[in-house]
Amino acid sequence: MGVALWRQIADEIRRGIVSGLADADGRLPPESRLAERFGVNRHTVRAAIAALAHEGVLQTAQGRGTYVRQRKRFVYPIGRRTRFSAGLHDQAGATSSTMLETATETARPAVAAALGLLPGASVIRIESLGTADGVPVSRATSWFDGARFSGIADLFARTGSITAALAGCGVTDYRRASTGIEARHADEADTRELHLSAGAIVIVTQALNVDLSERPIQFSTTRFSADRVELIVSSTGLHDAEPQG
Amino acid sequence: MGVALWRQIADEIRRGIVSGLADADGRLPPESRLAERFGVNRHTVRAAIAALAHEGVLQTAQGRGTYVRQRKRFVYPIGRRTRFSAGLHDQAGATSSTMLETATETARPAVAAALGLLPGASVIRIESLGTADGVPVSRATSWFDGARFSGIADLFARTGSITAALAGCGVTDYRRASTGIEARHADEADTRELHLSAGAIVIVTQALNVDLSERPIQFSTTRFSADRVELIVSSTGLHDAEPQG
DNA sequence: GAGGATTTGTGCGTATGTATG
DNA sequence: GCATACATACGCACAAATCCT
Repeated sequence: MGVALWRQIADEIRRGIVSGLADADGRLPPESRLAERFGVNRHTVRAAIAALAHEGVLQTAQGRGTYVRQRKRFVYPIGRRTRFSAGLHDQAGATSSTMLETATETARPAVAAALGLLPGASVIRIESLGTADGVPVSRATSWFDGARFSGIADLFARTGSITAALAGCGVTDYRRASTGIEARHADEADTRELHLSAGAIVIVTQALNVDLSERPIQFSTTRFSADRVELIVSSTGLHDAEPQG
Repeated sequence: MGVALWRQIADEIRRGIVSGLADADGRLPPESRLAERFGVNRHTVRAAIAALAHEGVLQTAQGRGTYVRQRKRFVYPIGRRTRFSAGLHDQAGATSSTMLETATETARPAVAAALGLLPGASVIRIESLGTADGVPVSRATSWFDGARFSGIADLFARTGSITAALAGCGVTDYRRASTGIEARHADEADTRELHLSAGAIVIVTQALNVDLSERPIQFSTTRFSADRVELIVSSTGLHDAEPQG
């Protein structure tokens, strides 16, 4: 048959998972044992395991073993009033949003354009980590107009809420104007901050929030672990938009 | 040094790409030559290339070589009036939607629930492929109420348009009620139908369309090539939804 | 189109490094 | 310290797809 041996082994392992190949903790037999069992070289088993880890079915840990990954995804709603904690509130016992880092810098062209600022304007960048039930689910980089929101980093650090921080700056309400969505493999930083394993996928959103007078106030890029989060767009109550094309 | 050799090689290749390692067509030197050049085994080069292919930087083709992947993504709008061809119309010279397969079957519970049918109801399943400028960008599986839309497969096959096919069944207009979005690695079928290479990512949407009286008419799962497509949600004109949590 | 050369894909054997318990 | 188990690396050989003559 024309199909590679390691793919066949991967299928066998995949099927084995649902029929007791792993122990009670979800741990697979060691590679060496699997190699014996299937009558192939350990490298071949490793190729199969790498592919399954790749798919998110398995997870390997040096020195500890290979485990079946258990999945349960949070559903993150995207709409006019997208807010991190509120969105996950009914799915998680506890959510948190922590500031990792902040800096004042000159806006990159894309950031300046999104925020409606002049090229080279000063912006505040905030890096934050979102968790639900203690599990990191998203990592965001947000930019704010430095002139208008000078104290926002402190406020966010104290409150753990963008909404509260904006309120402290006089923004009583805001809405999500647009959300771009793409997916890619996690890079080294994603892997570290979100505790992902090799081959993991992140869903990357680029969001623009505007205040009640439609002025841009926040531009952000958020990386969600695709294993832990699913996005949902509810169009309930959407007006007709202009024809798309 | 604590960092694996293949990672170092990957970085060297990555840097090399922007400084003329690849030829005019974006083709890299063969693995054997890279191995010599870096003074490592070909397996080590392969591990590096696999990682970069994984990230979407490179693309390998058996017998042809390894190429730097060029990317230009279509932006697929998701909103109240999401339609395949209209969404890509201003970005592509030509778009098409082709029926690959259709069948009448009893609804799975999830499908029946989404369409508001009784468990075990008869539904029509249509598999289709969406292309833009000749490139496959999405593969969809759609379900329709078999009793209400008995002739829809023929209509879609003839017109290449879900909107036209629905119109032929008396649905003058419809809107997108909700869209779930997740991302995963392409499986074997995705790889084949969308011409993806190993390690590719697909963005998977689960969409529900309803008619003007809010009755569900179409439930579909669409796999987009994450390399070729980016989704965008424009909240322009969104009403307030109920508080999210 | 036939056939050889090129290039990536698969598989095995072996050895050693590194993290865990 | 010691055993276990995954991670990395080399060398060899052949298969499969593509390209070129």
